[in-house]
Amino acid sequence: MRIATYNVNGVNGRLRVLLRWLKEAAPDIACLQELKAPQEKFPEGPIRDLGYDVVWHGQKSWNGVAILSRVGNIHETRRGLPGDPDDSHSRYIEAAVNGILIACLYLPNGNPRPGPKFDYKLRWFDRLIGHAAELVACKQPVVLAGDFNVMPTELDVYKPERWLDDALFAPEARAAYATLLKQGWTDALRARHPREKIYTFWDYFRNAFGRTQACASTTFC
DNA sequence: ATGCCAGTCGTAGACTGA
Repeated sequence: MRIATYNVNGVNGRLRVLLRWLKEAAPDIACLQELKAPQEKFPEGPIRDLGYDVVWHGQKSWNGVAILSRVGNIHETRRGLPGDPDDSHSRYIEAAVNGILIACLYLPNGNPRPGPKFDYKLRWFDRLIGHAAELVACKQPVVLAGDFNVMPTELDVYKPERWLDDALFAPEARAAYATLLKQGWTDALRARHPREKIYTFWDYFRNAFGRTQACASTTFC
């Protein structure tokens, strides 16, 4: 089964690219982040037309997460992490699909650091760690997929020394990610490429991804 | 440090988030 994750940065602004990607890559399950659309503005029709069942948690302007499946109906198990009833951000949705529990997450960016946004990031990370501990204990197949907004190691970014003050490379954020992994999760990338310099983060300014990949079809083309 | 992204409000482009 192919399970993919994609930060769309605006599900309506990026809809043509999203639909093309779903057709070409044809993931069995896809997790989307940064919908930037209220619940009623999610493009459900075009996605269902491609054969996907879908659940989503929208929000005006910011955030928003969705799970798509073309391998069986989606049974939503949770939206929002436990631990803070006042948290209004749409950043977590979870569902059972074809015998697998899928958690789609959009962890807070946390910049600037220090500041209240960074504090929120660390609190959200702690809540994720708490809930993830329960998921691990379930002893059934579980996938955490999404945008973790963390550079776990110096292998994950071009010139890590430039990011020492950034919330994504902060010691606290990297430690939180390590704590999460130690619960028993398998890092899908590092299980296969433990020592390889593979960027899991690109600066989206200055078309960093497109310039690095020397690729004719980035999301911005 | 800067800022080539998207959405909002509102009808231009400053502001915010990231």
